[in-house]
Amino acid sequence: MYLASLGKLALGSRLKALSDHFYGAADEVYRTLGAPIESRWLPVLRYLWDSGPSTVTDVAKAIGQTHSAVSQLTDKLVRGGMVRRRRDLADGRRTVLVLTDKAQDALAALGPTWCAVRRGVAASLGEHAVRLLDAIAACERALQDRPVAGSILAEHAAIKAMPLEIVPYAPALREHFYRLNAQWLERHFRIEDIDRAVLSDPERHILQPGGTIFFARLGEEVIGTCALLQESPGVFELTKMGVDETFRGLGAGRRLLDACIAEFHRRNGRTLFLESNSRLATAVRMYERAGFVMQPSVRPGSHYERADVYMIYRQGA
Amino acid sequence: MYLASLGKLALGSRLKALSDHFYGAADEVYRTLGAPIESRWLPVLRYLWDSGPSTVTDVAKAIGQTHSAVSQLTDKLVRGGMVRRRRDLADGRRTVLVLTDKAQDALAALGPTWCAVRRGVAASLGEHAVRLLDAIAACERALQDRPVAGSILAEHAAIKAMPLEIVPYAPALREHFYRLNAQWLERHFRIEDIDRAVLSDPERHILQPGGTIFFARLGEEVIGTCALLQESPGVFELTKMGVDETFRGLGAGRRLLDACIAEFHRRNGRTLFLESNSRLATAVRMYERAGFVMQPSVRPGSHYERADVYMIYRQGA
DNA sequence: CCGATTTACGTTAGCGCTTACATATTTCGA
DNA sequence: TCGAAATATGTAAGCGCTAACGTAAATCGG
Repeated sequence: MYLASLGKLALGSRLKALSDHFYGAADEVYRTLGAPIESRWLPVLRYLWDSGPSTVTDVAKAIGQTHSAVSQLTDKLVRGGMVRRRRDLADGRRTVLVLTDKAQDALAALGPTWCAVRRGVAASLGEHAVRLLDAIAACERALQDRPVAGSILAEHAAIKAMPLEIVPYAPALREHFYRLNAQWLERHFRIEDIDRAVLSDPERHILQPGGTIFFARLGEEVIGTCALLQESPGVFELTKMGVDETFRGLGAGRRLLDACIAEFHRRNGRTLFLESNSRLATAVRMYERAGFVMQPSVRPGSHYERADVYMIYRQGA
Repeated sequence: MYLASLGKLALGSRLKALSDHFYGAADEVYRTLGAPIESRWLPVLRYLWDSGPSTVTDVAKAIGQTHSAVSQLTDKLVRGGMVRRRRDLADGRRTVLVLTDKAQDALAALGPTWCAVRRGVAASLGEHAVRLLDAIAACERALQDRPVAGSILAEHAAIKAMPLEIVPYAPALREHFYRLNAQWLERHFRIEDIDRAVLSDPERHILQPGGTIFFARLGEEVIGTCALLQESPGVFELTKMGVDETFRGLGAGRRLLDACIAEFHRRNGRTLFLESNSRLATAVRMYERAGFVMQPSVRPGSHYERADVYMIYRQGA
């Protein structure tokens, strides 16, 4: 499912899809059992059933809908003979919704059906059902306390206010080199032995053979890294590029890449290549835009199992 | 929130509300940041951005929508200058959707915004965000394997096929007496000392003083219980009624109640009373329908802290 | 090779909901 | 006490989506 890969960006879409699924399933059940109600009626009918005759606004507040939605749904329920509208004698503005006898009977007869719904959902989803319900409830509470739009705008302002800097290696940054690379390695592949060695001791495996490491810093935060490894005199490998998942989209990767390429030129390098994997499509596209050219076959004698992409830098491409 | 009390019955409604909330928040963000897109466009635009030009059906499948929805959304995107329709030369039926340069630029500029969205959602919802996403993903998978409508209908058939029986106490049922009562006690109140004593040793505290305990059995499952306690000769208390939450709605409570009242009559009892709590509204309604009459004040010298309802049975009411 | 079926897509009608507006009634405050 | 503000509800227009239908193109099967 593509939407899953968008993560938090497509929360609305995925929740909607799930919602429609449950509505549809409930309607299918009601239909095949011959119950005279629809899934969308349930909140209103159950509320009137539990709380007795209530005004439109009371119902709307209880079930989290607008009064218009309740009013229009009431039209339908009245047409279906499930609800009666009654003027409130004490307050002429109000309309009191009352279940008809037909509705009372229908709801009373639905007991076993609702029991089956609860047990059927539990049978289908298992423990995931309660996890989903718990997560929904927690999010509902959290959204009341901290509206998400405000948080996003605050984050945006904070990101925009902080400068994105590219800085060279310093011993204090060693752990970040591991952290930032472990993130994508563990997510998409696994950490090979050669990775662990290089990531744990970059000074020995990258700096000492004449390489360079850059970091991207956003304010205080270290959000990305990239290394230029000297394989032999004049031949460099671009490797170990990683940008923190939550900070992608800021252009840190491109900035790191440019820094490495500039360093490669400063050293008067002859060849700059990289190995990657076709699964990392956005990264590969970025390499192409920066001047790397896809090679027809993998690099002979590659260090990595996961390498199925081999690219070489062509200046001015 | 009333919907929360409906639990699995109102899953669709709550998911819809959450979905609308996220859509709305995203649109608010895009609007205030001046981004030229809307929240509902994102899946289509991102898919074209990630996968390149694609046919309508490809997009629809990827984002889990009907081809009609994609087609209509495309109309809007074309009007907005974000997408071009192109005939597929190889297959004349297909329409290929292509991002315009304007869209490419707009999406490229949205990187920091999406970064802010991810971080803002995390800031608002904290760990609940990942829990929600995990739960959604798990439910999506589970629903593919076991469609929920089928499970519900199967449960319904199973429930309907099994007889609901009321049976008297037997030593083998002792633990059920504790379990069924602990369920509602822990949910709504807490288990008081007197509860623990009575529930752990019903033979001594209920049967020995001349009381009776009934159980409701659905097939093999013990789903409810109710006790008739003899307080003094001719004076009985209805107490410790509990029906398993997942089996409510089958009428087990009413059947148990009727059994206790019949037993009270068989013993030529003079007075039958009960104590309850107003929070258990459905139970109180059931007592009323069975002939219990609400008393104006709590019972003097009640054993229970939670008792704020005192009812006495009036024959033929 | 040609009719039947399948596939791809657009169009239309309709549903459920929202926003915006209109109207009637009540409440508030000087 | 009376006008302004607030409240309660209904109505209309519009949005996003679906289901159903129509049409054109490709594919299948004898």
